[in-house]
Amino acid sequence: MKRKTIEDTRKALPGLRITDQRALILDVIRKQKGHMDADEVYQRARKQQPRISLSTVYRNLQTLKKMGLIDEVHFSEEHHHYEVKASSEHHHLICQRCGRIIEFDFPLARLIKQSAPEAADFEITGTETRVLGYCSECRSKD
Amino acid sequence: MKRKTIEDTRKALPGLRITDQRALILDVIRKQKGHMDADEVYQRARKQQPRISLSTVYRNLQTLKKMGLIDEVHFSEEHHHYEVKASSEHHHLICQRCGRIIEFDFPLARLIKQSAPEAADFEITGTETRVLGYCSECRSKD
DNA sequence: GATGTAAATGCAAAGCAATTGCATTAAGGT
DNA sequence: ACCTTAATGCAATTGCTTTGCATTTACATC
Repeated sequence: MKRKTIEDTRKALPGLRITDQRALILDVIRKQKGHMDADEVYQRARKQQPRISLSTVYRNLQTLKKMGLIDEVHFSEEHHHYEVKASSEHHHLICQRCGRIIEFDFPLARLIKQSAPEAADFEITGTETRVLGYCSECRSKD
Repeated sequence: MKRKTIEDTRKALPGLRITDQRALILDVIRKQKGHMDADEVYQRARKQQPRISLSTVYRNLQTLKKMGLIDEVHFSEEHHHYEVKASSEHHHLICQRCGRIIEFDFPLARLIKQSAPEAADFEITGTETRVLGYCSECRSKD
């Protein structure tokens, strides 16, 4: 692990120890474009640290989530996925045929506050949208 | 079970047998305003049919979902909730303090198609939105 | 109304993602 | 270099959900 990276990571995780495992898990998620579930993170991390354990992955995913470095998203009912913290409010189109995930920006919180009277007095802290359907590639295949 | 109810239920479930358990489970979900998880359905059903089993509840929730009579919604990560099939596109505000669920109508699919270029060629079949935050009651308590 | 058969049920066991207890290791302040 | 305690690895456990199988039962047919 390069020194500079360590210092950056330390700043992002004040009060927490920067273990090799923790740094690696964060690195894996950041390097991976897209979204990974816990087991995918585990499998990738193992390639560099064969002795890392799945529970360490789970614990660190929770920790990184709490520290605001990653987001937990829910594409499938079966298990969670994780992605690097979003800079803008974005959501996901999920193709039910090929599983492809397409991200798109959408100011949902603002629009809801504007147009839904029920939300007028509600303080929105976060939104998550799953939009299911079929992507253009899969549609053209039929 | 009243005859009229049975006939109605039969129409809604073509090809499936109308067992006491199935009719009761559907009844429980329809009577309950709001949303229930599998165990809540089970507990309520038991009051009328003490010998009903949890697996029958699970199996029927799946069946009723497939038949389009109920929707599965995902308020919490831990388990699913179920509600009677929605007539309009609505979503849920979830208070993170008191757990209250507030429904609101919002034409998300239409707005996404209009404003998100990534969704232009995507055929949307369903949407589900979780909006987390604090309801007005809880906010005024602080 | 009696009969046959495939669907549905009840029960216990199994699956599976995720969590936890505990002994051991190691980060990082002193 | 030392010490405290956070973090890890491993195995066991939890909690929701599903499944295998023997039994029951809905309902089409006689």
